[in-house]
Amino acid sequence: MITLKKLAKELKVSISTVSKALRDSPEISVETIEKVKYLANKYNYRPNKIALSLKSNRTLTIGVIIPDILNRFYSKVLNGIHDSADQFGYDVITINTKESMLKEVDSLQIFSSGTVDGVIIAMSEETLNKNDYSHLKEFIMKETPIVMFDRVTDKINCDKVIIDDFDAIYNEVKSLKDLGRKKIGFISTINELNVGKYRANGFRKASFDFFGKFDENLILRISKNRDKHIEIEKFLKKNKPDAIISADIVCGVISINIAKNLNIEVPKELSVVGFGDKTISEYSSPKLTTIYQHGTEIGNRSVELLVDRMNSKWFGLNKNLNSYTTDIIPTLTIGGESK
Amino acid sequence: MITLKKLAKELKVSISTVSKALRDSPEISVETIEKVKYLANKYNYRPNKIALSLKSNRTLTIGVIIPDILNRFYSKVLNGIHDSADQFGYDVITINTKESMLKEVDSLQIFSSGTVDGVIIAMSEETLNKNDYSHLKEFIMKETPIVMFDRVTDKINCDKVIIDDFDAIYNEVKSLKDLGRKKIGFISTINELNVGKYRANGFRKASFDFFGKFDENLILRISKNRDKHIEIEKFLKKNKPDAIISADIVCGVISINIAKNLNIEVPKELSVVGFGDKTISEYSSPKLTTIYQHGTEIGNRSVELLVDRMNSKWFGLNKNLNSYTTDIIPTLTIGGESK
DNA sequence: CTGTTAGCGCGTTCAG
DNA sequence: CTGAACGCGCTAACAG
Repeated sequence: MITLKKLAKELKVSISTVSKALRDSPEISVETIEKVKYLANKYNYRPNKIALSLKSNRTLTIGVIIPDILNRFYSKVLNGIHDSADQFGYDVITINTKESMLKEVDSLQIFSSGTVDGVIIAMSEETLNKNDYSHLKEFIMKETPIVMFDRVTDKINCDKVIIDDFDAIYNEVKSLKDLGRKKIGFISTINELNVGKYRANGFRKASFDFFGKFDENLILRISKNRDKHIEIEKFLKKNKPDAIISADIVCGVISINIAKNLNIEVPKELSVVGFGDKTISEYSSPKLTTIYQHGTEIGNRSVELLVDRMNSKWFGLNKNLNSYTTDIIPTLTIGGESK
Repeated sequence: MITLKKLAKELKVSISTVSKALRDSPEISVETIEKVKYLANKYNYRPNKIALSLKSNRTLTIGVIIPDILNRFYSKVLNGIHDSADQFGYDVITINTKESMLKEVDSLQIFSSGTVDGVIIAMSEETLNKNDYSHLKEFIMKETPIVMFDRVTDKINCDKVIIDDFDAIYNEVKSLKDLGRKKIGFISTINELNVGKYRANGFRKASFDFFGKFDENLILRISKNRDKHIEIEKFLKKNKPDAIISADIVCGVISINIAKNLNIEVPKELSVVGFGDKTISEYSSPKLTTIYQHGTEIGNRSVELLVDRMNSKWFGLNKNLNSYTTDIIPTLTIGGESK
């Protein structure tokens, strides 16, 4: 590693002279500046980021804690985070908790030892289930800004970015009713999560509001170890719905395929809509109509909120330090031919 | 941030006493140790990682440069990298080049300023096309260990991890022939990339070896802006193959769906096999048989190679410093019912 | 114009 | 048993 010290030694000047020269200080003579810059360029000198961090107490790095890096939705959020962070000049260091609370606690420990300037987090399933947020409270006391997204809780006071899950499905039911659908089914594989519950609640409420009744049989909950193909086939045969809303995209696509196997015409006899993203909707034919979750936008927005906080911390651009934002990103039904 | 200094001040002892006490130094009296530890614990003291890094010249962080974070294959590799890095006690900082060479050059700049102990990289499409690896050569001269995976080049001398693309498809053609297939088609959307070319070459060679001839019409190259559904439908109608190998998973799944629309029975009249991963293969019915690319394993292996290098650098565990490994991860055809 | 000094947080001498 | 001094690489305040 090439340092100021080495340059100074070779040029036979002091370290600070080199430092100043490289920053075009008016204190330094033009000739010295040229000499210094020439050598620095020759050796491709870069100031050591670690030393800079130590001095400035800023790392220009954002820490991201994600429950499942393989999940398509989180990938998209991560993508959005990367894009925005890049724009603001921040690096991104990611930790994949794999839904483990222990890992989440550890991650926050790591991040609170000066490695990052701020944290973006979606909590693990385990944390949500145990309903224990002490590690987050502790972390917040250490005054590193934090933004939560998707998997959030009211118990913690900080900026948040979420999807309006309840509304999304509520409106979807309405829209399907307007299309003339009378028996709408709901398929979910994420029953235990809050988002899953919000969606189920939205479905229930909409059923009452638009059809005056709610039939529990029209919700199909598939647990993790069951075969989705089989469960969905049984569900279609038994209930004969004329519309399906799937809380995740996989089941949406599978529903279309199963329907075709059963000679049910999509979308003529059966509308299918699923939460998810456009890319995957291509996998079925007709392509699945999707309720777009704006993963990328959620990532973007999280970074913006975080950068705001960090700036107000460093530069005292006085955002009200005791008031926090909760951004609700609306969903959007798009594309496909299955509705 | 709570530091040794603050603890020392509050305890009215010197900084070094605190430091020693926390590491159970025999130089310090039991009582002092207890007092120190109590307070450290109370304030949840963690040594500042940045300061540690500056001193030790090690960051315990790995830098990862990826061409497309949304690509399923790279997600999986990233997942493998995270798992292994975690095991070895390294953090992971990722940069998404989005196939841009400029971004790749910048990333290496960032990483060579002391931020990371080693780098894992898959090059951008642009870099490969321009065939210009000067930035990598420069980086390597700075003696930070680097491992390349998937998108590699012979021009650079370092450890590498790749898939045996040629063999994978070669063997697949053989296997399909053994199943009695006589007219095998190949669909590719990644023609311009090396991996795409290797696969096409493997297909060509296998056609000659097993069928004594090769018909260029049996390769369907779909460029980025074309509609895959339409292209594949035309291809199936025109060539009437009895087997399809898809160089990416999307076209594999789509092929199955199109075939069903055309009343071609899968796998009875048409075998379909695609490069990809199990999760996505679920999207079709029957499920797609996939040539598994071992993304996670590639990530794992890359980290192992990198850690090896870093250890040999730090601790002089003398690996031969001038000999580099190229790990070829075999593919594996698994699952599905479409073959 | 250039050099010296101090300090960011830490661990490790070395001196008391 | 404890503390002062040093150095990692850098910038900034202060001296010359």
